[in-house]
Amino acid sequence: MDIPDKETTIYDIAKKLGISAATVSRGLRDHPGINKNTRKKILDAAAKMGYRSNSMASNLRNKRSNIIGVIVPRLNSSFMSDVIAGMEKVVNNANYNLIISQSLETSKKEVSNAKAMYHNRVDGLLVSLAYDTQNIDHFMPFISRDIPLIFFDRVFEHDRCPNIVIDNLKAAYEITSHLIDQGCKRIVHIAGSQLRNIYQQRLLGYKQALADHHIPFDESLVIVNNLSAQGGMDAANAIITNLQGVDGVFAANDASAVACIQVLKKKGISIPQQIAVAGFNNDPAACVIEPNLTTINYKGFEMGEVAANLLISHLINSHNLQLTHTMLLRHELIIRDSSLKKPPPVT
Amino acid sequence: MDIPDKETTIYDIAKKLGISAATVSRGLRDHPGINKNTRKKILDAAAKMGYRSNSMASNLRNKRSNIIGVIVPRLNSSFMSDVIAGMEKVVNNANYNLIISQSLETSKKEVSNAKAMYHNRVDGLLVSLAYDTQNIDHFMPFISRDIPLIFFDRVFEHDRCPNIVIDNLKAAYEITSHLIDQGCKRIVHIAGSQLRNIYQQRLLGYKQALADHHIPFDESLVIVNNLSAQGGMDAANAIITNLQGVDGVFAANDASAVACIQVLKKKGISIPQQIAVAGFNNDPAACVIEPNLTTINYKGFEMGEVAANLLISHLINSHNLQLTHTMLLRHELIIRDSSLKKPPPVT
DNA sequence: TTTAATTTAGCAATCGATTGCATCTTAATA
DNA sequence: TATTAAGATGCAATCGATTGCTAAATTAAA
Repeated sequence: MDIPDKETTIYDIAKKLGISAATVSRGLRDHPGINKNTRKKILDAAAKMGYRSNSMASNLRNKRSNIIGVIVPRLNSSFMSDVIAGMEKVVNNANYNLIISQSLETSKKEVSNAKAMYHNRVDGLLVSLAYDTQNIDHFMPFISRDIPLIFFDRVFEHDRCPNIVIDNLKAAYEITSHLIDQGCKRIVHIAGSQLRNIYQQRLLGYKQALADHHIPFDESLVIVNNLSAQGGMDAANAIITNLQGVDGVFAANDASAVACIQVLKKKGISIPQQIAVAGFNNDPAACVIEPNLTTINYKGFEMGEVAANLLISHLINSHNLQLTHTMLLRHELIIRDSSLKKPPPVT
Repeated sequence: MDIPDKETTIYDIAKKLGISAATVSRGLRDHPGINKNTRKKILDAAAKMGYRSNSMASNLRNKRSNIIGVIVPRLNSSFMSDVIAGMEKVVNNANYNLIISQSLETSKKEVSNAKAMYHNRVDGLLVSLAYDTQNIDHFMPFISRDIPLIFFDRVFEHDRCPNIVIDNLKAAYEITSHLIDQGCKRIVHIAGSQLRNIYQQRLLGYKQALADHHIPFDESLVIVNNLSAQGGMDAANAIITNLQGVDGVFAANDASAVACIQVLKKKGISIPQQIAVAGFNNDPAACVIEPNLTTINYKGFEMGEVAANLLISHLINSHNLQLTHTMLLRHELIIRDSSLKKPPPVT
């Protein structure tokens, strides 16, 4: 393949072969009404001349950008990078491109990201909401223009926007029940913003598990913060200074759980004997902290694939936007030493 | 702002105002030869009619995609997500978009990513190479077409491609010297692929520090692997079973250092008393492992900003491609307990 | 008041790929 | 052989924004 100074166009190919540009265009895209031999000649010439199709021209004509926008809080987790990898795989196969931006957990940046995506004419949008986003007004332009919008993980209920999530309530229920099984009676829940479904659901799952095990719910045991490392440390200090008899902690993410353990240990509290701790997400750090952290694991790659597939199929069929509402993906409870007060049952 | 069913074009605005599309086009872009009042009318009408410019059309006409491609090994580190955030900031201000793809550390995927970027006509490319990439043939189309290509962190020497790096040799020299200062005499180096500059340089820095401190270089103390957690574990086992008298480890990244520490501890070796350990990169896990890991920190956000700025300025000036060759960014040695055999000096 | 200079705006071509419709072959059928 | 059907290709308009050049209008200078 040569790489000439000027870009080769279908007109150049047409001229070289003595045929029309229309035929070249059709030949390159395997259009039915083109003779097999002609097509081969076109393909050969294209290869020889170093032709690459001009996506700007074809996008203009087709009124599609072939770009899918992604807005996520942050990329710096193995979960999110798996999500992106899954999306990338699906999207590339369908000949789309991914434009990714980070809201860095702020609604303000999310709004400006959405605006940029809109003006860049993405064909569809995949979103996981920032920590403090209150409403989705900034996505209304997409909705009114029927640009498919799909939420994943941190979702928002809206008739026109499918949601891809795990069953956070059930997962939280399972992990809380596990703590109770281990003998915990006073379990602190380090919760995240109740604006976000995932943290709402995790709190609900926690409450429900308590209720089902006849443990009264104690409002003072729920500590809401931003789930950062600092948040985990603050929670640990609160547990030590303000609360009595705490024997378990269920944090809504691993970062805060890990930081919490670190502080508790430093204060001489033994984990899990005095306080059992569980997190959520299975961050890499969960296997580094001592004792290793009990947590919930779920597959980012799959979530990315599912979200992207759904979006692509909406783009191709350009209908059934409200058919799919919520897709639940699988999760698993991973029990590690941080929560094992009893010896594990022999199997 | 209304959002009409059909997209508004400059022709619609022109018709409504009784002027020509050319004037509208110029008015929207603050072209000099347009009357202030006319311009205001145009802007108002555009806002009222919910106009958004058609990037496909304007890109076609301008022969620029306004897209910058980024290829990185993986997104799942806070370092890389900071890099991306830095790039995003710069690039958005200049009205470009970022298309990001992960090579997942394989040359094969990197090649296909590069091909996709090329066919999607990115205006420029920012690359950090995969673990096993041998050459940059797959980037030749960019180079021959004068599409600016900048390497960062994991770079490749090429006349036409600026490099953004830290001084890996110096950093490795510093951290190795620190271990020697602490009394280490037999230091293992867990090294990465010698195809990658960063791991080459880190090995060189290690050697140089040894030489300058009159410690003979022992080939058998260099363990080359893929620097994964598994690699760190393997290295730890090798240290225990095959090597005698090792009293220090300098791993070329934190993941392997952390895993190495875990295994060494499990085998009853005390860190840092028996073996001092240092890593590289300041991953979050460095502050979770016990003892906390001595490591090298450098700023991803800045690196992203610098790389993107350089690229944008190349795009705007469309020259001086080979003027800038290498840009060195700052790094810092962070000393933590994993390497402190002596008590820290009083300051 | 006339001429020159300066603003301001429009015309029409261009970027490259796509596609409905028309045209021209060639093959099949009566 | 005449007629129809099927197959293959071309014509020309279209997508929307941009821009060199020209023309008209306004202002300044003579």
